[in-house]
Amino acid sequence: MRDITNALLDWYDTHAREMPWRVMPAERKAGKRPDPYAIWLSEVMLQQTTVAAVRAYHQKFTDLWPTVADLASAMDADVMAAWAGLGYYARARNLLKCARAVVQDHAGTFPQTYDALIELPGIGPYTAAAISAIAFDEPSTVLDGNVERVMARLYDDHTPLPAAKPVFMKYALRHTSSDRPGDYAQAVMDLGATVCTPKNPSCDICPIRKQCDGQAAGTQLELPKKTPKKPKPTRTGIAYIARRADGAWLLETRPDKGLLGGMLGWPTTEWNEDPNGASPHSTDWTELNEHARHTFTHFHLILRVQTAWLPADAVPDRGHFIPAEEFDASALPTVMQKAYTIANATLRHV
DNA sequence: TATCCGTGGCC
DNA sequence: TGGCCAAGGAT
Repeated sequence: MRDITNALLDWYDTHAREMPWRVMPAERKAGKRPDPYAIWLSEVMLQQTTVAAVRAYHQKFTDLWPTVADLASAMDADVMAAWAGLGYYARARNLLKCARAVVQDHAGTFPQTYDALIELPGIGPYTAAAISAIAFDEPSTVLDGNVERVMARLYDDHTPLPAAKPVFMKYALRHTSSDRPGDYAQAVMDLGATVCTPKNPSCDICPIRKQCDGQAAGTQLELPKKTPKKPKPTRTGIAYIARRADGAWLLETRPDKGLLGGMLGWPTTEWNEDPNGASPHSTDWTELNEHARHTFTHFHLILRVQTAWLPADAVPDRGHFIPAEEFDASALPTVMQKAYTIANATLRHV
């Protein structure tokens, strides 16, 4: 038991990945503490998202809003625009709710314990454990996809996920460090991300190879077992991309709940087997030959694109005009950017 | 417990 | 090329 913990900590001392928000083990031993705001921001961004994708967004957010108080006082639309492209947009809405709760209910200081952190919006079991361990060195046990994979292999446990989560948590608890909880949490996750990878794991250089039952049994490539996923259906919709005579673009802020909630986008029909729903303005729409194809978590989308020029006095049924000089396609979610790229070929000339 | 919720890289 | 996968949370 204990030797696994120390083996991982020793490995982490020399193999920790550099991340802008991370306090490296040598700095931590010298007494440097992480900024809880930076750690919280990183952990929310890292939910189901790779480190490579998060780096630029974390930099942008800390540049725009250096403290949790700055973020709490930001405009909702500005935060959603800054998050555009990172996905899972409920995270951005909860990020704002959380920042405002920290300012209003915790005097602008993040609470330190798992029990207090998990009460905040957008912070679940994993993130509460990660923040309390990494930012405050509380002896919390993190259980993310990396740790699940490491434990499944370490104990050669073929119980399928997600039912196996409580079992893997029991394994993970055995090895949690009480001396260096933050470094240990990051060590297990770094191991899973760089050595005990889903495909082609580097067992030959693994610091806990000798203790690994899966490696001994040769089953590491099959683990962790997962319950099969449902196939993705294909849905179709129509995006309406219109410009007013003065060049302004017709856009619509989507409702907070549901897909792409709270994000700016083109007015569309509903997305079903066949598109149904009205256009945002009664006019002569032109259907383009090219479609925007996009795959979400649980369905494929074929988005047809229709364009139109509207008169200067047009009053649309839905959405609002954004002047050409204020329009920024990077504030749109990816599927809307794809539709824009297709439509812009014919609409770019005012 | 199951479903919903993005995106980009990888093989 | 299409499915898999990534430091999950809310409902």
